[in-house]
Amino acid sequence: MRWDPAKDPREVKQLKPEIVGDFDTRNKILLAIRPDALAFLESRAVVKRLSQGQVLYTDGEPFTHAVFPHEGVTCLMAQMQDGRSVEKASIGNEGFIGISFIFGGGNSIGEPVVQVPGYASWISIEDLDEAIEIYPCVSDAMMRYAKSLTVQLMESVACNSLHKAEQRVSRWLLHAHDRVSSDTFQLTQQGISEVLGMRRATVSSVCHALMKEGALKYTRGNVTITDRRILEDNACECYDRIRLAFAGNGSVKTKDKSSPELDD
Amino acid sequence: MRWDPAKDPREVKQLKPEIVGDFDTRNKILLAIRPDALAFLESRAVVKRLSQGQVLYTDGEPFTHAVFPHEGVTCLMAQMQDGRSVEKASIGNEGFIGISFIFGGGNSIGEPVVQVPGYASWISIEDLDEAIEIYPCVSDAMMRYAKSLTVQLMESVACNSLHKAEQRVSRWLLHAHDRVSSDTFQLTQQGISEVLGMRRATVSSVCHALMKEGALKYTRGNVTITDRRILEDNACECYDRIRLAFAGNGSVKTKDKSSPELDD
DNA sequence: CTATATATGAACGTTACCGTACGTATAATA
DNA sequence: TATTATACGTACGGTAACGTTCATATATAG
Repeated sequence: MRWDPAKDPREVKQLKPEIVGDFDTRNKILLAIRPDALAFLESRAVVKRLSQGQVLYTDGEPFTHAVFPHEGVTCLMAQMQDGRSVEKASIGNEGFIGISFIFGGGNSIGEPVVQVPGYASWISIEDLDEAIEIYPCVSDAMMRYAKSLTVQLMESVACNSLHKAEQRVSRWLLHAHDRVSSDTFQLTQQGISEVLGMRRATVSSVCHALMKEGALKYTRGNVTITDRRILEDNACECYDRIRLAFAGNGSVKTKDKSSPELDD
Repeated sequence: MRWDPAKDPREVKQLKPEIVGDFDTRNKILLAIRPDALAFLESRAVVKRLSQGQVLYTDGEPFTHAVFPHEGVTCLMAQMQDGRSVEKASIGNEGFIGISFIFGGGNSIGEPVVQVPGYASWISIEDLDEAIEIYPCVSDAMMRYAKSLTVQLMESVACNSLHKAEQRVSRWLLHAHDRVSSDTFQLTQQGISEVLGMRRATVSSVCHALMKEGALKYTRGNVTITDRRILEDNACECYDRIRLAFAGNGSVKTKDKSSPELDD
């Protein structure tokens, strides 16, 4: 019996991460690497729930694991001095949490907070180092993600400078929708307002308009995307650009020198 | 006789890049690598002026050179469908233009446009590849920059969500000041308004307020920073965070395996 | 079943910034 | 020197989003 976030309304309260027994591998980095590399990583990975509000680790802290989400949305939050916090980047099954692993730095960047629940594979940096030693395709795939994350970040910088609340909310919902397996997922308007740095009242107003247009339904912490196209019409071009950057990752065939014993 | 941008008011019109004969190496990546690696790169580099308004290359275009600024500010611009453009990232002597070199992709990200004139070393990707083969410290230094660029981008995402025009203008001016050698540099209010995605009228109003406070002087395309501290008081915390990220780069001593014949 | 906490809707005046337009001073050009 | 272009100052009404507060509906807990 597979875990379905839409059928688990109590998930929100289970802040203590729990190990997920049976699951689908949906993380695109893991799906892009060679089967033997995937088998290696899966043998070392621990799959845990991502519970809404869960803080994976704090900014600047030395991190011990990279986290590869299969489902859900985790946001790297910036903590401002006045107490406000806002999203720096959002991560789903297209990527992984712990980007500074790529850069060789020991400290995390940003504070990852789960906004839409799901589940993820935790892999220790020791295991990852070992995997990369054997399977270069692993670091290749992570590096490709680093590039698309850079595109996401740049696009977000521009988007946050120019675009309006409704466009940005629509964009965020579309990204979230891409990162879950169901049209319905757990997400409060409060959550959206916090990641986008706007008032809940503004989000409420935007969502109300989107509901009237038929793009979505909202019921106490659960959104249902009823018409993506309407959402896409309301979103800015930034959505497509970021999606395009992520889309390139899985498909790009890497000239793989992995697994020497399997090399041609 | 060294070239001084503050003494060359006609520079703005010389859109055709010109080779700079005598210059100081101010680029922090180049200054951070081993002397022999620097000597190698300098033997291959071509030093050209960065002229205000110059477009180094266009978004998505295969790029042939990485550009290491010694002086000036170059912005990666996003071109929106409605014709507006806005900054995704700004680059000075702390980094280089052509970040996707790091990621192994052949295409550039964003359209680099010179906002504050200066000069830079152009190094072909072939020469860079060769250098990295011999001197790992080169890729180490570039990778460290990639990390701090990521920090810059994330901080900018958050900043653009939350902070006001005056804070953002102050922050941008401080970054620019860090990237030039003089307190006076060429920069129009129009230029600021375009990179920050706000009206020139808004920039004008902000600058007028900053002038009244004594932070700067403005005279037809030339800014003079007269009191950094006032500017820092008006800027948001994002300035310090980004500066800190860049500051770490030059000083971090890399466990260098470069240049085998010189290894200990 | 009742009480409490949570999520959303809706309203108020306020503020920051917008789009636009026009005037003015300085620099470049003829 | 006269003319044009550029950079900046300023002003107008308009609007998007702000901070705040209160009401309402639904879920959870006792």
